[in-house]
Amino acid sequence: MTTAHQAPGETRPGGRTARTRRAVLTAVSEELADGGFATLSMERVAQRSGVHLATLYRRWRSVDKLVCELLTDMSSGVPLPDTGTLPGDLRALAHGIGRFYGADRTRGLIEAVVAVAARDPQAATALRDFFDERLVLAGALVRRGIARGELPADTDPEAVMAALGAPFYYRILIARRPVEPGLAESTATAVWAAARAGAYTTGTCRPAGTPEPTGPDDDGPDDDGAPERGD
Amino acid sequence: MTTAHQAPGETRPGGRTARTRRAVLTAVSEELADGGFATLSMERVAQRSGVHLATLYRRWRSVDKLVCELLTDMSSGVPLPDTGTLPGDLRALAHGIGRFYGADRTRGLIEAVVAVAARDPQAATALRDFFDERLVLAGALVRRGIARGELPADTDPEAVMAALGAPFYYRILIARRPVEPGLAESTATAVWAAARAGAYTTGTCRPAGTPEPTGPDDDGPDDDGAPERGD
DNA sequence: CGATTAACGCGAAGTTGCTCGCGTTAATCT
DNA sequence: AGATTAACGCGAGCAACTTCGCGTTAATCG
Repeated sequence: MTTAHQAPGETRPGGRTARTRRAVLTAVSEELADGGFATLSMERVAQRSGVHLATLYRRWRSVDKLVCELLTDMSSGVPLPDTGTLPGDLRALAHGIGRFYGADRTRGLIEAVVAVAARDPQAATALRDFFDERLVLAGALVRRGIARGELPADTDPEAVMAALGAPFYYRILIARRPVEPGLAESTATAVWAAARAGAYTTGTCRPAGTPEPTGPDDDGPDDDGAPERGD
Repeated sequence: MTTAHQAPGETRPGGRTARTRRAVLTAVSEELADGGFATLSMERVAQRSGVHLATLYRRWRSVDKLVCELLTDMSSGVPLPDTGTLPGDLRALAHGIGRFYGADRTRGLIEAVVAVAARDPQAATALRDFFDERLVLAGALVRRGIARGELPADTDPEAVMAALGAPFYYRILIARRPVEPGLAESTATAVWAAARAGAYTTGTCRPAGTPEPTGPDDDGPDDDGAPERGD
């Protein structure tokens, strides 16, 4: 024996294994597009994919893991634009996000991923890491804009990109209404105006590309004793 | 016979029934604060509350319904401020939201509610209606600001409030990091700047409460002809 | 090309979660 | 206060989900 037992699909990844994997992930995606996470079950995935139920349980232990793998499989759905100006990039990216999340299967995937993350801690960290990475990647747009002098030097690129994405997730998960082009337009305008106004500056200038510190970040301007309503 | 059978708790709502209800909802809230939605189950709620499992299934048919009722039960967690100026109101409200969602139990509730809405269509509409209502209520701040001439007259109040809430849900559900005061400050600043810039004027973004045309509008400007699905 | 064994299909067994029927407690009405 | 019956506690029973053992197919290597 070489090593301890591995999960199915690791030692013999080609041919039939790859084919079943693709069939299953496609089935999950279609299932999400059809009835959403509500009707997603191992049973239905087995039927739609033609893969036997026991095989599903063997390779992926639950629907949660299935959704997780689909997430990483659909990683780069939104291309990063480069129009030459930051407001142009923000607008293009916002519309890209809008179009991507306008699709039923993407919408269903987002719902499913968040639902799954709420139950499975392992899925939760996977989700967090996934979006962290995309945030850093997309932050390049903002870093270019800063380099061009379009924004203050101490602007937090990841904060800007988070602000650009947030309204779409709000629309999908909370407001639960269709994602329309108007939302993309509004969001791009809003984020650009807010960034220019310095809403996303940190105060401490961090080198571009540096992952944010993991420590107890008491960042931001400390508004000690801020005179809000004391509930 | 009077009418058809009603759900338990309807015909005799006082005394023991009310006490059971409170014990159960408290148990659910505590359970969410402790281990989150991941470890929430009928079994555990029964144990913690001291209410029998069969009773839980009789009055609430599932954990999903339990979470739904807890949501409406916690409705008024964030007070609406009135500082005299719109930026002051936005800042106060943002910090109120930040403090409310900073608590573990609230955070767990949000996670749970979204997860539940992904599975149960009935819960989904309940969730949508709930947040719609809060959005309209909170929109009063913006309407006052418009009346004071602080914002353009065609500003969409609900869109502004959605923009104020979105970053918190993003932080909780997607970024999965703690909600800090800095986020509230940043969000308030951003929304105020964006609103002044006219990002939320009607025509750019549709109000949440209005009946929307079902036809998909024309897709926004394709300033980047990149393929949708890059893989 | 033939041997080896990982991955799969299949049905049955095992486990978990949910429901049902009945007796008991206490809310509501007279 | 006493009668009525809704709501609850309890354990058994049912159903859906998950796993197991074994025979078959086909990926990988000599």
